[in-house]
Amino acid sequence: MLSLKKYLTEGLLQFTILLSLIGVRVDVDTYLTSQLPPLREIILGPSSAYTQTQFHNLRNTLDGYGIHPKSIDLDNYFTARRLLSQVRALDRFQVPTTEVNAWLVHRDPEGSVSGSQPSSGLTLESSSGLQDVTGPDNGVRESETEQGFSEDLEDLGAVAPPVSGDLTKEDIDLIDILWRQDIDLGAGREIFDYSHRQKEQDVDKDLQDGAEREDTWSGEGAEALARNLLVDGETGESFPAQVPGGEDQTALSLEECLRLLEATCPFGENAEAMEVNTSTSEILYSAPPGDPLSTNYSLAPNTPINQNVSLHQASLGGCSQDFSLFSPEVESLPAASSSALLPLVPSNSTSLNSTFGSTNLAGLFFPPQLNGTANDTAGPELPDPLGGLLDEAMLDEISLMDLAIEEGFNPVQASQLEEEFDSDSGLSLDSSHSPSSLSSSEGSSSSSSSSSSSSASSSSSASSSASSSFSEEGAVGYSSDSETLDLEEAEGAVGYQPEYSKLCRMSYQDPSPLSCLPYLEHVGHNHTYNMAPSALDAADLPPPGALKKGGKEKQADFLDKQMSRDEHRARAMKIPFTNDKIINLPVEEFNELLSKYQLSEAQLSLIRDIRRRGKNKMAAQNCRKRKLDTILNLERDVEDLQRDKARLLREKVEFLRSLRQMKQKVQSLYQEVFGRLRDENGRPYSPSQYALQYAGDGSVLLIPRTLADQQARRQERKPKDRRKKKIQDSSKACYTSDK
DNA sequence: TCGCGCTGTCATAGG
DNA sequence: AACCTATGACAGCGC
Repeated sequence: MLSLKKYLTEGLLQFTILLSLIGVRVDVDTYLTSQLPPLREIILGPSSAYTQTQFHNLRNTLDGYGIHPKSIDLDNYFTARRLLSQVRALDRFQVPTTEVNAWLVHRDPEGSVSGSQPSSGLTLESSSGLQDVTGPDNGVRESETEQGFSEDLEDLGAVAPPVSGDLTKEDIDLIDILWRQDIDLGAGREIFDYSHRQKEQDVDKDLQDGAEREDTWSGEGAEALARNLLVDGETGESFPAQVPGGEDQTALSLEECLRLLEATCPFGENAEAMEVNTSTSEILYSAPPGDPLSTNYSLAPNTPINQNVSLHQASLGGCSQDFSLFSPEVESLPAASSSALLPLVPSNSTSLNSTFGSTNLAGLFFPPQLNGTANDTAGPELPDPLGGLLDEAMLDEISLMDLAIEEGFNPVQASQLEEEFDSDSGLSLDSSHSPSSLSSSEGSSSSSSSSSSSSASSSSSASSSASSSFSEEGAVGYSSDSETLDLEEAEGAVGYQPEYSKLCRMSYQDPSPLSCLPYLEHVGHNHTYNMAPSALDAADLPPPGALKKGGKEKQADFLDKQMSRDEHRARAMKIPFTNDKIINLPVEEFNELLSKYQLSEAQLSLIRDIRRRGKNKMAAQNCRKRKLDTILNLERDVEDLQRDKARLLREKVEFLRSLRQMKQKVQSLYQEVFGRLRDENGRPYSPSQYALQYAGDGSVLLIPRTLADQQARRQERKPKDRRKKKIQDSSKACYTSDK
């Protein structure tokens, strides 16, 4: 027979393993250190939650009725545990609001730039003041990020220790993955940093205030554009976006661009929510606060990502006389461009770097097809403008299939999930936790943990009427009074006065409805240990008068069969008080009771054995019930975690969908911008020969496609190498830890 | 007859 | 030290 110990121990271990397999980190340390006892109990042995319960004291104070001495602790524990699980789930997948703003503006020859300014969300534009906020200090940024992450958690109602101290490597890796995805999409790591965003919003306010004082600027967002200080999303560096005056390069009809964008993009009325200095500069595109881009790109109002996609300061082409597009400082900068390299943005600007991370626009912005006159079908096949960005992110790292495999969801489920989301069917993965399943779970819980419910019923029924409990079992003719009388009559025991109603107190959780009636307990065991032969003989002897077949005798026989062995022994040894008293009286009262009677050594020995066995019996019942409760609660936790996981997976699918939308929008924007670029002769650039490239230093360059292709390939290689190295490191760590 | 689950009991550890 | 509880292990019983 499989021992109960082995069964339960392995069962708990299996649950733990199951939790790990489904991707839930069983943070034993948390439980070992958080005053949450059960797992510690399981692993290290009993302590607080499973500490001894003074049942006799409970009985003394509360009479022991309906008391589940462990339930309170267990409930608290599992509630806390669920919260911790949810917190952990949140810190792994909850992505803070992401707003990616980008502007396309145009700078007039005097350096005046008009534009509008997004007011909230991820502020990619910056000012000199923003440099102080973000700073180049990555260490500070990291801490801010994590702090902000923690705040996000707290905003969600979760209480968690400081993230920096609690995040495991897995968590950090997940954050990094999400961060890289957002970086690849143009969102800086600061999107995870609520405080950082707050600061930037404050800066925005300052900028707006400054803009009101600046007559140079026509629009409120112009101030930010004027300063053109950009935040590198990856490094956190802030620097001004500048365009060396490439006077001989691209000419862009910005009025046309503006009109075009107003027509093609749903920003028309916002483009009107800004002032355009048409005389000197034109705003190619502007995305004011709360602008339509958010409308376009954001999902449902409660969607965690609010994607404002715009191209801050990605102004292209001033006029034929002035290629510099952005800041006033441009004029002071030398025209560094050549015929091959057409810098559109000064080298110290990282506006787009902030928006798109370090992604090379050569890979980012190559449209598969460029409309307009620039089409060159004879040219090389144009890559997907966002191929390096979203394909990498979506297909390589966060594809649903990967997600399904990595996180234990089968691919079919994942694809169904995606379909479900795409169809907006509203189907919920929570079906696994439907009310029916819940009820069934609860039902199984209550049924399998019958000890608790039955104990309650037994206690209540016994306290009110023992006969009612008895009749429920089909027996008739019993009442405690009559039973007492019958027993006295039949047994003739000296001083034997069973108080069965009191016996009901023996166990607060006796699993048997008959437990309050020990003599009805079905005990067929033949434990003859610790029994003197004489006592055994006496116990086995039929009681006097048992041969008579009267009704009372039949009842007596029946009751006699229902009595426990210890009761038989006590009766045989003529113990003058009930086993209930023997077992449940506090030791002082128990000793006092013993002192009232003249008992033989054999009687005293039996009484002590009865007391010991009776207490141990209850303890064993409690122990088994606790094990069962623990298993059931673990089962419920697994269900909860699976439900959370399904929700998170659904959210992830939503993110992926929004990423696709962003990809499409950025792609079309690239096409529009590129299509409007004109060389000094007023001719469009060929997309097969030129491409916009976003250099690592923040510049936006119009470069030959061959060069752009090379750089794009180089960019693609880097993340893969990094991942490969990471895997090697982790495997090395595993190997080390195994050793 | 065998396997399984339930129950009681013992032995032991620990509070 | 005595007492109590918790729990692993074992055995008996009924199904």
